[in-house]
Amino acid sequence: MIITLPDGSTREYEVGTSPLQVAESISGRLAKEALVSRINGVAKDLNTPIRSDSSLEILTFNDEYGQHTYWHSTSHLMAHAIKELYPEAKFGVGPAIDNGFYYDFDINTKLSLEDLDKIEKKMVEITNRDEQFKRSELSKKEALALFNGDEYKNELISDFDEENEIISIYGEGNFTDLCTGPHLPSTGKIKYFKLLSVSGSYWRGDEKNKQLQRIYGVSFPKKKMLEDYLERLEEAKKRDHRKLGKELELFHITHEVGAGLPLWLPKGTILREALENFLREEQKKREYQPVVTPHIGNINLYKRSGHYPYYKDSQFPPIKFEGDDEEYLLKPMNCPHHFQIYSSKPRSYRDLPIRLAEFGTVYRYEQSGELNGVTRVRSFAVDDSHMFVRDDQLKDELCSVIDLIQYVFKTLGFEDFVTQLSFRDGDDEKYGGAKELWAKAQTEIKEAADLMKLNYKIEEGEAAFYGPKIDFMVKDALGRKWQLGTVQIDYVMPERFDLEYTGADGQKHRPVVIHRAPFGSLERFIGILIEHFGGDFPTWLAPIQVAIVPVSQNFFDYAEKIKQALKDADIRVEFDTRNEKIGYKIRHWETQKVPYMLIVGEKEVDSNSVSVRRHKVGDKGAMALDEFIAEIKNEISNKIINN
RNA sequence: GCUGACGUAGCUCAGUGGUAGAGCACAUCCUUGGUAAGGAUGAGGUCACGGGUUCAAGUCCCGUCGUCAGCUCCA
Repeated sequence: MIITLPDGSTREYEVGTSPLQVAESISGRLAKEALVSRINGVAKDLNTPIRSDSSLEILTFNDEYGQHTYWHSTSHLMAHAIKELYPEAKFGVGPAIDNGFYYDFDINTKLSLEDLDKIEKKMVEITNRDEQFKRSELSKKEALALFNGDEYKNELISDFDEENEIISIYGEGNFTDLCTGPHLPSTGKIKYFKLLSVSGSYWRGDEKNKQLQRIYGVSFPKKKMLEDYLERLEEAKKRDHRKLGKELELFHITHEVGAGLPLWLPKGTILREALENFLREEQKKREYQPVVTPHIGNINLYKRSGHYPYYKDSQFPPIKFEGDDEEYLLKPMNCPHHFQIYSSKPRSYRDLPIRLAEFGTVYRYEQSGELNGVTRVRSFAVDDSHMFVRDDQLKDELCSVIDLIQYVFKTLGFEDFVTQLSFRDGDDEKYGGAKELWAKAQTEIKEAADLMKLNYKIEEGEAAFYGPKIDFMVKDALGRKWQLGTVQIDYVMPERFDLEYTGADGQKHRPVVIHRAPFGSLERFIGILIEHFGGDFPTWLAPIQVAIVPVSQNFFDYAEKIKQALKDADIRVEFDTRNEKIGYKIRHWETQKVPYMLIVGEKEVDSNSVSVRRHKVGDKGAMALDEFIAEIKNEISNKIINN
């Protein structure tokens, strides 16, 4: 038979030759590194006999799928070790994920971090036995019999469609697991691994089900790769916004105020206002109208919108005064207030689009386990706008909103965000409004996304209850995905709030509402921004832009003059008058990640100059003060990112 | 909300039943210096909070609050 390799070359082998044997015939090294193969594009074990002319890929750890298989097999190895240590163990699922693998299981012992060492040691023992992963296929009936007594596997097997799916199991030594495969040839292939964390997870992701235990881990064929990976994890922790937020004095969270209720410190507020002003300027150019609305509102507004009944559990309870029949709600979103502004006078088709914008603080009672630094909180400001548009304006307006969000992200250096179109999922009752309007909205959103060349993924079932949306997602330092910007089309609220305008025909018409927020939540956006820059903010955002460091107290007068000049030029400056040596002060301002230090001593006084030191770069030499001011002003006004 | 871990000085952390510690930061003094830590002295604690066991609790047990990882949720 003829085997075609990825480079297009062909080789002839006897029928029944396995991918591993092919690899051996090509090179010893390839055979050693081979993990799994693709025969005619289908992933197969290395020992699968090939029966006819085929194309063949031999995959190593350099291939994504090779890594995937490596991690998947490691998860089986871990399950095997758990089964040997805890014979009562029953197993859920154990897939490979982006960076490693996990396995869910049910055992009588509550595992702690120390137990992971024990499991790791058992895994080493099993890899030393170098047992082969052996595949076999069986009928549904046989499979049910084999996993008799394991309700999780039984449930998985029962879901199999025997007509179209093959049920397979993999065994290594005395451990057998239900699995579609493929796997590595043997446990000995798995060299270096680390179990990272243990936690709970609901069976099949449903909180009504029993909670299993889950162990996450990662593995590599070379020791250096594991070490590098663990080092990257450590590096990532240094970027953690909760750590940097404290070190750089940006925000403070204390249970004395309340969980998830961040306090913005002076330096964090400078950063926050810089972002707000940036967006305000952009919105002014794009003809948005700023508005301001209260932090609470009559509960009827939210009953009418449908938010109150739908999200009752994640809202702070209503506020009620004795002797007053009215109930008020801390506003969980800004839309109803903005709708009232729209309705405050009759609107003509000539007025549309109307774009009302507000940095509106909203309050949501997020589940305690969900709170996370400043990225998931109970009080946050949305850079909200509600845009009231005619049908014929919708697509243009969507495009202009996407353009704004792209501009914001680009200015802040977010290059690798992903976009998700969230559509409805069938007939679920939770969705409000007519189905035809949904279909129309989804089409419009997709057309706008295509026009604006967004690289998107469509997620069915992720829509808001009132309409489909586009979400802009960015990953944090630890690889967790967060939604930042969002654009949502809404035909439902205009109905519920009876919004209208008078058309050219003199008749009443309904506007369409677009909800949009480029940052999403200011709190979350800043959290991600901190991690994105690792605290080394571009100068226009840096809370302190310049630190003046005199060489000794003899030069304080000159330093004071420099400080005044910078303040006059509207630059955020600190003058370090502490009684310390210069090296000490430089270290301090470096750790504070201040973009520029100006060192002034005898030389500078004599030549009427400043010595410039750039954060993370070092001494840039002396220059005239005016020259420095011109350069930094340019850097600030152009929002230059030079990290 | 669930499972597990954790909570000691402003920060990072040591302290496994017997008189609360270190480094950094802070204050005072000496020192007046040239690109990442000069020296001395000092102040700083309801060991998260509440209860219990014990002659004795930072330490053991229970509860509450909070933090962290993951799950679930996310207008």
